[in-house]
Amino acid sequence: MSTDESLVRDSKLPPVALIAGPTASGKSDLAVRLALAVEARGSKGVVINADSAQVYADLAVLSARPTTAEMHGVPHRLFGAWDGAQACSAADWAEAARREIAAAHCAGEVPILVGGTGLYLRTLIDGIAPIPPIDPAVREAVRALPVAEAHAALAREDAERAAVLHPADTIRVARALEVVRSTGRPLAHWQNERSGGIGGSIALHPVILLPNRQWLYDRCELRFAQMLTGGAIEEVQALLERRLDPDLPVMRAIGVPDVADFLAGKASLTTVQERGAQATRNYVKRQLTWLRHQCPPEWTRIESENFNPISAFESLLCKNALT
RNA sequence: GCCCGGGUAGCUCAGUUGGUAGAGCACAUGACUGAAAAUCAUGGUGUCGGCGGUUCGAUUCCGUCCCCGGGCA
Repeated sequence: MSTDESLVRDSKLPPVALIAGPTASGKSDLAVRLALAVEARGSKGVVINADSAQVYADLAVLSARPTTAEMHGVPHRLFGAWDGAQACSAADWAEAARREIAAAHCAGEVPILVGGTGLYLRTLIDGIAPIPPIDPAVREAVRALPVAEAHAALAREDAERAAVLHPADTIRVARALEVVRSTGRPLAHWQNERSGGIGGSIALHPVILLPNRQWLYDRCELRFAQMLTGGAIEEVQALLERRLDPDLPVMRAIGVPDVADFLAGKASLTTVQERGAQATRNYVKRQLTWLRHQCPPEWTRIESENFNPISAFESLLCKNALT
């Protein structure tokens, strides 16, 4: 028996499985196989989405959300749960995930988190600074500023944060500025504290998928081509008809701006394919960097492309069999 | 065959009034506290088409050859 396993057994904490991996790593399929394995042992598994794009109802094809057939009868939660008009933040998702996990545990089911959004997972497990909602007027004003101006303003209003951030980092500069202006306190004040993390109250069984880079890149290429012939164009067409704010996360998802260019006659299908596949590859690289360095070193890392999901979750299935 | 334009980084191209070169993208590496499929940082890319000539020195000037466009026959 491994140390890991005895810890889990002694803790008596409810189990949560986690499959983290980059785009195109085959993690959704693995989640379903794990759920079926849990089922075969007399319990039940529930797959919970931890991907920032699969969360949106408007993006089924372009976010590679699992189809009903691919779900194999296993319940899936937080897939397409947000309307595209509504931006889902890391804290929003974490709150919903906490509810889903609690509900699963109440029903005696094993929650299986799957996703590639590192910040979402970190927020769920470690919590996040308890920053109050930002005044929409402040947010709008701050986001309208050119970065250089925003950074200059930040240097006056929160010099500590301004010194740390790169002047060209639009997102973070805007975030820091809206926080001081809306709450009256600098970001560091809030970041001294983290709240909402459930890491201490669950028995986490994490597995990180880190397949070969070239193998992933090839799959990105193929996957985007299949999206284009598999309904992505129609999906973006419908999305455009909603006339949403182009700054919303749905509108910036990989492929959306490119397909929109095609629909507007500004790009050929070949160009769209090249740009979409390229954007996916760039994204995969960022995910790999996050997963490798930001996840706790004790999390299981799997670098092979073909592996047995049952063996990767031996400790979980073993514990599960005991309950 | 003749005329014109071009051959510089993996790609698209700048540039050097002669002192062996650079930007974007790609690629690699990394950061990441409420937009994260976001945002940002760092890094090397190289027979400057070949061969001769002039020169202390040629990717740059001259000659010649090859290749790619376009035009004329």
